[in-house]
Amino acid sequence: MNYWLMKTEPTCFSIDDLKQKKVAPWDGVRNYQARNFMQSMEKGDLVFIYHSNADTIGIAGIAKVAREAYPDHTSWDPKSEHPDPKSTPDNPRWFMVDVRFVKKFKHIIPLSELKNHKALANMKILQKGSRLSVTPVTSKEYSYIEKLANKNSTRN
DNA sequence: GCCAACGTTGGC
DNA sequence: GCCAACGTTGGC
Repeated sequence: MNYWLMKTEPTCFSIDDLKQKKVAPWDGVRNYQARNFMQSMEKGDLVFIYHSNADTIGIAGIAKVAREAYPDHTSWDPKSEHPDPKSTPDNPRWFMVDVRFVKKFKHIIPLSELKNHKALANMKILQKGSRLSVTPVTSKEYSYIEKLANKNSTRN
């Protein structure tokens, strides 16, 4: 079992969209490192959903891998958001996974709070200039963040 | 809107 | 294979 974090712009696709759809393909990734991480995902892996470029930036909830990597067919669809003429059905360059909604946090854990925790200091998402949209998370980081989320949900 | 950081492209 | 130019990301 591995743990991951995937970024999304909520105006494009949010945790609420995932909640409504239950299962969704994580398409449109056009970065080799991110693609490679998706290809090493296994069914059942847990994934933090992170909202970037949003009113409240931070971790919004949890999903899990419902289907392991398969070719991202939007890459050879010229009408898609991110077409790539070098990707074809015979020789796909880009891949995606399906993710299933697990939970939405009562409150998004803001980036500003994540930065306050020494235990999370090594997370890719907290490194200056980090733009990678799919990153691995350690099991320690995962459980630490889960606890943060629970703590946030019980106060009010 | 700004801009630093990053990845990709393409000329050489 | 180098590297400048360019486009994009994403926090602020």
